[in-house]
Amino acid sequence: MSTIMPNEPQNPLWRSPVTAADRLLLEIQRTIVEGEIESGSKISEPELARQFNVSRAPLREALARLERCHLIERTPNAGARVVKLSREGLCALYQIREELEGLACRLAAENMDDAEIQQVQELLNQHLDTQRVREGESYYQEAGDLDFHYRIILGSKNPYLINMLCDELYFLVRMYRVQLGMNGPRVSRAFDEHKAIINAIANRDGELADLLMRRHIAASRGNIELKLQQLGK
Amino acid sequence: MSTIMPNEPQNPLWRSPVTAADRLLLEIQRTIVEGEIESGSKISEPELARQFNVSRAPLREALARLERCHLIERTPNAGARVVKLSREGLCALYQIREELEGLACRLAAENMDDAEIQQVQELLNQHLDTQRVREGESYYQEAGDLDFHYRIILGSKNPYLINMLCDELYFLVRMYRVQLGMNGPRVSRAFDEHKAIINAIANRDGELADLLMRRHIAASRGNIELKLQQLGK
DNA sequence: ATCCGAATTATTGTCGACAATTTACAAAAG
DNA sequence: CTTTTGTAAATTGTCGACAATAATTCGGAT
Repeated sequence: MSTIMPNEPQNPLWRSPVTAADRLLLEIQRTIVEGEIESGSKISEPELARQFNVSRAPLREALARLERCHLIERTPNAGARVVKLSREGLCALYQIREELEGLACRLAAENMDDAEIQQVQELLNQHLDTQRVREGESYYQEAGDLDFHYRIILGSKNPYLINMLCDELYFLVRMYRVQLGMNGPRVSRAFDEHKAIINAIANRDGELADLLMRRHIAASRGNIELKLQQLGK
Repeated sequence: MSTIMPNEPQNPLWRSPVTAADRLLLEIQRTIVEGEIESGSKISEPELARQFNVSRAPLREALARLERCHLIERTPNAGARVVKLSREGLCALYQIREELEGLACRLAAENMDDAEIQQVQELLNQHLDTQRVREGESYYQEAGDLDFHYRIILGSKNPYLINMLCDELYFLVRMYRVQLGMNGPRVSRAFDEHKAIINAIANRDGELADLLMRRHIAASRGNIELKLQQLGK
């Protein structure tokens, strides 16, 4: 099955949850991304601490990391609020994504070895099978898409790039996608675009992979932008 | 005089130090960047807490933010170590810088209004004067260069981009520059490159500004890379 | 003498309580 | 009735102590 998250313990946000703060982070991340806490709502430290049966110390550690991945916004002596999704925010976020994932493609074309590339290609074939089985089911597509992007990013072998994209930006990306979804025709097109990107990387054509990835992300942004507009901004 | 740091309280890392954790962050940041704590050395929480006359709570908050800007590396149940400067780290860092500051230039060419652009041009003239006065003095160049880059980044008006560059990456950039310096001929060239970049932005030629900024950063990297090699890797 | 293991020590993670600041509310003045 | 101001409640920031985990040291066996 798809891995969704890379296994390497190289980044402090995705290490196996050994400490209470780690577990809290994962839990609250999921809660916010899935929209179980309303966007823009205030976060009460005492309440959350009671809710999760922990002290405020590990909770504050978790909140610090949540701020790091842009899921909450804190103001001194005033507390934290869940981030609000907006058109401007989406565009600003995807501008960065285009740039950084484009770079990731160029680097991946240089630095991924043949075995890694082949693994991604096999992964895509698996995804295509599961997609055939469950037509239009958005969750698997969601997971599969993220999985693909993660592999390319990791393939860049640039630790800062990996950290910025996987640890800091992608939770917000997931939040947009989970709450605003990805609908019908876009799903199957995304697969073809993935195929084209990894093929360009396999041909060591970083420039092409860069271009294709930028278009892929721009298309994805347009899709979400549409949904945002439909739901009344 | 040069501002060095943007005044807006928009980012949580540079807000006016109202809390003990804020003061700690600024102090320890300076200490690490200036090299007063040796690269790679372990950070003892009890010792630092005693040294700054604070409890470990605000100190840990500060450490969390130090990790965020890549100045320390923490491992669970093992503590934090000051980051080590290396050729690979420098290249990985500047790869990101090239990409993101290139993007910042394109966005700045779109989003900076004429008044802001003129301010930057006046700033450069001021820097040129002070440079004439104090030939080869690297500190002012350092501050002036950073000031210039900050203005362009803020001019992009993209909050995520501003946050990533100003809050997360630039302290490490400063660390490389402070500890490895910027020497003679490069200093005056940097001024000309700055001039060319802001002129391209004034002409609303984002593509050119992007290209020039990438070259500017690549040249700066080459300069530091050389110093690193001289000092025995 | 060297290597391995257990006990000791030190450090990190977590807890509950207190202090400082902000927010909410209510009463009084305009 | 609106605005202002002072008080009270709640929340955040900080502290010192305890628990859990990792590093160190010392002793013993090979």
